Amino acid sequence: MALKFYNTLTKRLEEFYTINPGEVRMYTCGPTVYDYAHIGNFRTYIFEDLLRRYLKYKGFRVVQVMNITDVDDKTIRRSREEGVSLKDYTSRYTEAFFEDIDTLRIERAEFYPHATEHIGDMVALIQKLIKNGYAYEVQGSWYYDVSKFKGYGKLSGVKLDELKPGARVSADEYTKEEVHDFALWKAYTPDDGGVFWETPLGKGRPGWHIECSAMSMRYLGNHFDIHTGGVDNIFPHHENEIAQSEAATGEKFVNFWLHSAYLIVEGEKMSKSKGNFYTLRDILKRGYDPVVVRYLLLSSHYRQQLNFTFSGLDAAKSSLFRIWDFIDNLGRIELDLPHNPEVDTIIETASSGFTTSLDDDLNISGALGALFNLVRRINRLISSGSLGRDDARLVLEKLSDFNRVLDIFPRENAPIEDWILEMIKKRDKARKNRDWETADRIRDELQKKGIMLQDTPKGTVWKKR
RNA sequence: GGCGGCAUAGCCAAGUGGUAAGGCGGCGGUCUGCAAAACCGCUAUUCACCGGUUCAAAUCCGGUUGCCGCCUCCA
Repeated sequence: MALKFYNTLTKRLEEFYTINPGEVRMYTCGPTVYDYAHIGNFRTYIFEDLLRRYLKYKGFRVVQVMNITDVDDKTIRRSREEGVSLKDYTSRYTEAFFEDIDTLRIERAEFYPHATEHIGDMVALIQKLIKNGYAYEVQGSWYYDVSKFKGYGKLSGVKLDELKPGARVSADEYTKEEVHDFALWKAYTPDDGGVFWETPLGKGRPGWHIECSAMSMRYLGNHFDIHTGGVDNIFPHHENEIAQSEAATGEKFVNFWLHSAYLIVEGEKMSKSKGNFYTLRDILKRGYDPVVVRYLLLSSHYRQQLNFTFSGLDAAKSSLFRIWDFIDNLGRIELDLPHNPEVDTIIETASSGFTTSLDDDLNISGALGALFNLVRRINRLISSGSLGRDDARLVLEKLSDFNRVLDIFPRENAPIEDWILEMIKKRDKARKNRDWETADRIRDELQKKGIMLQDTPKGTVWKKR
């Protein structure tokens, strides 16, 4: 079955194709490093991680670019408030961003260009737009003349004559000629402090949209395969990127536009004023394993609004334990049995269910369903004693294969703790003496500390729950 | 006002014409010294509501209701 994606540009499910055979070039809108990223941001990054990993799973070579926006109104304002340089300020949150994506097992992109390191590319792009007649200057700032670009609105469906000024912006704040025109280059103002570049366009700093056009084309060429982001980026950001890029090059910019839906928290839009605003760090402080957060964000379809709740996190944790326990149990099998052909059937069914689902616009629910069906069917064989050691290894290999896409195991390695082993030894002695009272007391004590004991034929094992 | 999305069990969530995947939770049972894990059985005659098309609809069409998002820098 062919790989298909829902393309925001055509508003249809489309069979995926690449410009260069076997290679996918993709641009994923990255963070503005003015604060810690929140779980809504990570919902999008996890979707992009799934996309990237699945493309690789399908055998494509992937070149992914994710921008780091390290100059904008917010970064400038906050760094000035703190009295530190823009660079010092943004590098703190850039580092935090990379720590967080590592924590969530988000695979690294090939390139993470910083906006401030590509001012020259942006200036050159703006000059091209000036030359092609798409830009005009007002009081040292340069604006894009939206009326000049015929295709404006093709991504978002926005029609220019229907755009009305939003309540959030008072029109007199702007010197541009039309309310829907947008800044390519912003003239220096005293509010910018020490943040400015002296360029042929004048003294100032870039607008927001231009960086993504400049950096994506710099690393991926004028025309590339996939561009992604959150739905909120469709308009105006991505619409403007298309306008800038295509007006400058005369070529089609991107073939596939993929957008992830919003994340809400406990049924409401996440916002600081509602007190339901969470960074990754806030969640981890509550004692959740990062991979549980990964699983929750991963386990529902990217175009489906995701309701993030703490009871959902608990459910995600239980689901993961089903998989982790399954893996542990497979590793303990020592039966020496001939190959059971039913194992092949189970593996093949799961395998094709996994790829058929993901081929269908990354239908992760179907893929996980295939995985859990395998878990249940193999557990059945384990229960009936008809799964041997070699077959168990085959199953583990298939799980590792799936895990190239999912990356949900192994669990963080819990260090072996001597005091726990001591307690287990004491309990074993009690059990041998059939002193169940002591044995159970020890088990309860450990349980209170989050240590779960399991008595298996091979002895007692423990795990953190 | 314009544009777009969504409504499936207690919760999460697939399924877009052929008779409701999967996970969590719950209940009963098997195993176990007791547990845990696992297994077995049960947990939506029904897919927001009302009409229509069809041999057949959660799936298509029309309408109603409810929720949500975007509309100038928020993933």
